[in-house]
This record gives sequence, C-alpha cells and structure tokens, in this order.
Amino acid sequence: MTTSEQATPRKRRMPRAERERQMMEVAEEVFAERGYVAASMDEIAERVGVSKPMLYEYFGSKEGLLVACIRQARAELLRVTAEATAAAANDPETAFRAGLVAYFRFAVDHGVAWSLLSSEAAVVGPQTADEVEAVRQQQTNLISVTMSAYAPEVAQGALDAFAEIIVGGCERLALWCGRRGDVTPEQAAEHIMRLMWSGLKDSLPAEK
Amino acid sequence: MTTSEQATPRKRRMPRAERERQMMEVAEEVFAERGYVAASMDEIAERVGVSKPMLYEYFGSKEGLLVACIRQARAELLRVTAEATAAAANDPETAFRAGLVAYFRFAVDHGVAWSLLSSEAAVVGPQTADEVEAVRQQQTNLISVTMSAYAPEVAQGALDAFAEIIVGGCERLALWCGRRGDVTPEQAAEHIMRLMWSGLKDSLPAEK
DNA sequence: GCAAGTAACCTACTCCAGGTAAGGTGGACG
DNA sequence: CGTCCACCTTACCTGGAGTAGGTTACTTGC
Repeated sequence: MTTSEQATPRKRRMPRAERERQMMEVAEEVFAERGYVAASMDEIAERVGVSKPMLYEYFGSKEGLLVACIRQARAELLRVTAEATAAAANDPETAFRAGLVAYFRFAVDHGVAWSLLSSEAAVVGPQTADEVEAVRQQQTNLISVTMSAYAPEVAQGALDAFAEIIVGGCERLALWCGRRGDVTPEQAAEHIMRLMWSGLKDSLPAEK
Repeated sequence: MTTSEQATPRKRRMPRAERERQMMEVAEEVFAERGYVAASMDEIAERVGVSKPMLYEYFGSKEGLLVACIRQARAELLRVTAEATAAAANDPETAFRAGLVAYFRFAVDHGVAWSLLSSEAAVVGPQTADEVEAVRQQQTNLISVTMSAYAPEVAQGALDAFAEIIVGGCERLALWCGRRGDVTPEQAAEHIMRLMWSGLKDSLPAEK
C-alpha cells in the first residue's frame, strides 16, 4: 500500500535545513495571503505536508516562524543595498541613487510578501516588532554611515534624522509603487532624488 | 448593602456614548501596553469595570474596537493638520512647515498609543489594515491637493509620489523623535524642511 | 405613585487556534 | 541484524474570541 502513490510525490523525509527552508517559504506565502493573525499554524503545516509539532520543533512559536522569515529577508536586503552603494563609492549622488534603485528592486521582487511583512509585522509582539525595527535600523545605519563619510563635520543628529526620513519615505513609496504596479525602481528612485537630493547636497559640505 | 462602598466609586450605569468613549480610552491604553495580539478583551472589560459582552455589543469585535480607536485618532489628526496649513494659506513654505509641526505635535501628544497603533495595526486583518491605510491616504491626499493648488501644471504622478514620500518620512521621523525624547516638533519639522524643501520648491513653478 | 418598556448589564457557556506530551518509524552505522 | 537518533505523528490541554439568554435599574406615560 505504501507503494505507487501516483501523482502525490510520496511523503519524503528531509534533512532539517532543507525542511526549514521549505517551511519558511510556505509560511511567507500563507502570511502574505491571510495576514499574520489570520494565518494558522495548522494550515502552514498542512501545506508543507508535515504535522504541526514539526513547526514548533524548528521555530519554537508562530512568532518565531515569522521572525525567521523576516530575518532572512533582512539579510538579503542588506546585501543588495550595500553592494549597490559600494559599487559607486566615489560619487555620492550615484551611490545614493544606486542604493535607492536596489532597495526598490528588492521590494518589487519580494512583492506582496515583503509589503505585508514590512507593514504588518509589528503588531505581533515585542520579538517581531524588534525584528522589523532592526531592518529599518540597519538601513538607517547604512545611510547614516555612508553620509557621514562624505560629511564628517555635519552634526550626527541631523544625519540620523535624514536617514530616518529617507528610510520612511522609501518604504511608503515602495508600497505606493506596488499599488500602482507600473512604476519601475528607477522611476521610484528618481522621485526620491528629485525631492531629496538638493536638500541633501546643500547640507553636505562643498564637493571635493 | 449597596450603600457606602467607600473607595470604589460604586459601579455606575452610563449612557452608551459615554461608555463608548471610556472603553476606547481604556482600549488604547491596553493595546499600547500589550500590543494588539496580546491584549485580551477580558482585561479591557475588567479595567473598564464592565463585562465582556458589553464590548461586543458596542464594537462588534476586537478588531472593531481597534478600528474605532484608529478612526477617532485619524479624525483628530486631519483636523489639526488641515487647520495648521489653512492658517498660512498664502505662503507655501510656511504652510508646509506649519503642517509638519502640527503632525509631529500630534504624534508627541498621543505618544506610545499612536506609535503602536500606527506601526502595529496592519497585521490584524483587512479591516484594520484599510483603516490605517486610510489615515495615510488622508494625509497623502491633503498634501497632494495642497501642492497641486500651488503647481497645477506639474504631473499628478510626481505629486502623488512626493506626497507618499513626505508621509512616510514624517512617520518614521516621528517614531525616531519618540525614541530620542528630546526632539521638539519644530526641530523635527525643520529636518524635513532642510531635506525636502529645496527639491519641492524646484519642482514647483516659479513663485508668484 | 406605579406599570410598562427599554437601555444597560451580567453569567455561563461554545469553539477555535496556539502550543505540548508522549510515543512511533526508518535509515545509518557498527 | 540490532540499536540509536533524527524525523515525524496522534492526541491532547489551554486560553481567549465571540455568543445565548436572562436580569436590573432608569425613564416615561398615565
């Protein structure tokens, strides 16, 4: 009887790492579809084709599962934005624009899942809120550090404030782009540049 | 026996409107303290000094209660920002700054409760997400309309994008101010002005 | 003053989803 | 070919959202 289950790909045993990846993938889908609160661990388990205690074995709790998803996305986001800005390190304007483009491209690629995570996650509990906040702080920090390399003598407080504004503005704009569907990352970045570059440049010291 | 309950202010019957206001007040507190998910209707009911079915009688569901809180805050926010910009209608720069100050003042006044609501609410379900989104759209719209009054010939798309960026940047900056604790609304507004005014002005046509 | 009506309120439940205890199963390795 | 461990399951507990139905006290017409 256990033989020849035609279509169904016969329940497989998997090594932990692989199962974890698969679970996170499914979880991201389900969270995106239903929203975190409405998503049930039973459904995620069922879609993975595994029983609920496995999820708890590997992630500890529903929130833990969400945190794992966010953490992975966050690492990816840091990688792409940092690489983009580093590639054009000699020119602040180009670097800034490249970072923006990379950010918006990431948002587009991860589509619904990322929007929902980024706008939804905080409600859950301190753990998750911290995790989402960490994503923003990481980006804020990247921007702040990059700027202060170009403008060492500007007050740190002002730079931090600018970084917050940039991150918040980008996040909102990314959501807006997703809603409209017809805005490219380059166009989005251009909007940010138009609105902010002039003010940013003026606050930085004279170019070398 | 029903007489002389010394300290406890003897359970009072209240008209619906008053009870509703009181419930929303308590709910805002509890949501802020525990976060939406962790907050329990039983606790809210107990703190109000009333039984759970009353909450359901008046608000329908836990999410309904949250929605009511947000909706009230939203009306208040619209009022203060619209009034502030209208007061200086002849000068765009002053109007913009006044609106910013009013926004940040509101964020400060509502403190933790507002931050949590604004950053937490979306996770709950479509109802709440829509409600929070409506707050932002309301502000976005206000900004967009105000701008297009000054710059009728600028493409609507660009104006909308700017409005989104402004709203997102302000939201993030407000949270940052709350975290630091020592930033006044005026200073916050000044940060936004420094970063954005120059770009905004250049995108608008020559001043009258 | 008093019956009648209704708005405010309560007790006592159901049900669902997060989380857990305790135990099967199959392949790797001596 | 036995035994060990990682992978996996069934069957349960618990707490909080939501509800059915009854009770109390305030108002209103006479």
